[in-house]
Amino acid sequence: MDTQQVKDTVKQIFTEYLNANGHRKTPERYAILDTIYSIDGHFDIDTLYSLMMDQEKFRVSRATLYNTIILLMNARLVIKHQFGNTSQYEKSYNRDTHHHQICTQCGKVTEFQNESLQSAIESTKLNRFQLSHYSLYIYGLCSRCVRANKKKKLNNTNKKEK
Amino acid sequence: MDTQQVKDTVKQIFTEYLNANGHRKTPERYAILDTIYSIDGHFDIDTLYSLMMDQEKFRVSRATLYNTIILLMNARLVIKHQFGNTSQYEKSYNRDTHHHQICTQCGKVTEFQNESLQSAIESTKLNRFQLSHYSLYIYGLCSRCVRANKKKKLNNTNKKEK
DNA sequence: GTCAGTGCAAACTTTTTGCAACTAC
DNA sequence: GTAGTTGCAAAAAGTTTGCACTGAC
Repeated sequence: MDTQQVKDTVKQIFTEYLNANGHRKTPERYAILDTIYSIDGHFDIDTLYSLMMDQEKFRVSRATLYNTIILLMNARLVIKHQFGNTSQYEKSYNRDTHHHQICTQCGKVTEFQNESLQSAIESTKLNRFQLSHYSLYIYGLCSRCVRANKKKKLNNTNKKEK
Repeated sequence: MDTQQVKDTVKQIFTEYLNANGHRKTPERYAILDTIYSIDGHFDIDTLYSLMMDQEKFRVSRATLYNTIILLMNARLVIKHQFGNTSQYEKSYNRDTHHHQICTQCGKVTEFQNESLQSAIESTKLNRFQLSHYSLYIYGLCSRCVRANKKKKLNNTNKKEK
């Protein structure tokens, strides 16, 4: 499915959601949805705000972004993550299930896929709980930071020896 | 292992960590560690602060709580979660691995254990990444909210019919 | 004695809220 | 026309920071 097709589909899903819940179909809401579905990977409100300001896109306020993103989460078109200090969001329609590796040192977030892990999670029997979605965050050190630390350690040892 | 034994052990681990990293062994730090290891489940900074104020425990400032909790995370004695708006923490030494169910409606967080899920995650081959710990958050509706929604829906239908 | 650590208050950041103006229905 | 939405600015909430003082080493 190409980007335009996805955009059309999510627009339709959103319209249905808005109708079903008695919300208005404002141009702001569609502009926000469109912008979000143009972004690959994670974004925070500030990034989204800048993106919409910069481009000749619709101009919206931060308050509207916060309001709309709640609707989009309810419509299951966006999911929210909370790495670091800011809330991060990502589109969720037509995206492959993926997990997140987060470097505890530099904060870098990498996505990865793993089908057996995915099916293990999805087949878990939950006790009186209606699953909607899930997030797996794996914390540790990315290869870059591991290397940096080794180098640092080496330098410290050398200093002591002097 | 009983609580006092755990407290003694983590105190020792923390002491080693502080020594190894050239940090001072202040009474505030030990009082914070002790309080945290008296708490079952999650807590946020504010709760921890109140706990330490109320009890005849050591009185510390919020700034010190934030500072110390970073040290405790580095010493692998505390882990951080970010459900909702506030950062949540929990002790991590001598705690069984568990996962989190989060109700998207009422925000209630429940822990559950599942060994096959745990081993599936732990046996995952990671690409150039040194695993330290992980968090699995499962979002959905708790039984209470499912029931509440059904009731609400029923009421709405009745209203429309009138 | 020195400097890391602490408490306090101010600053900063992110998110929420109140309200007047606007507009989808 | 009217009530849901928007934008703006103010407020709130959580966390970080600057600085003088304290106390661990």
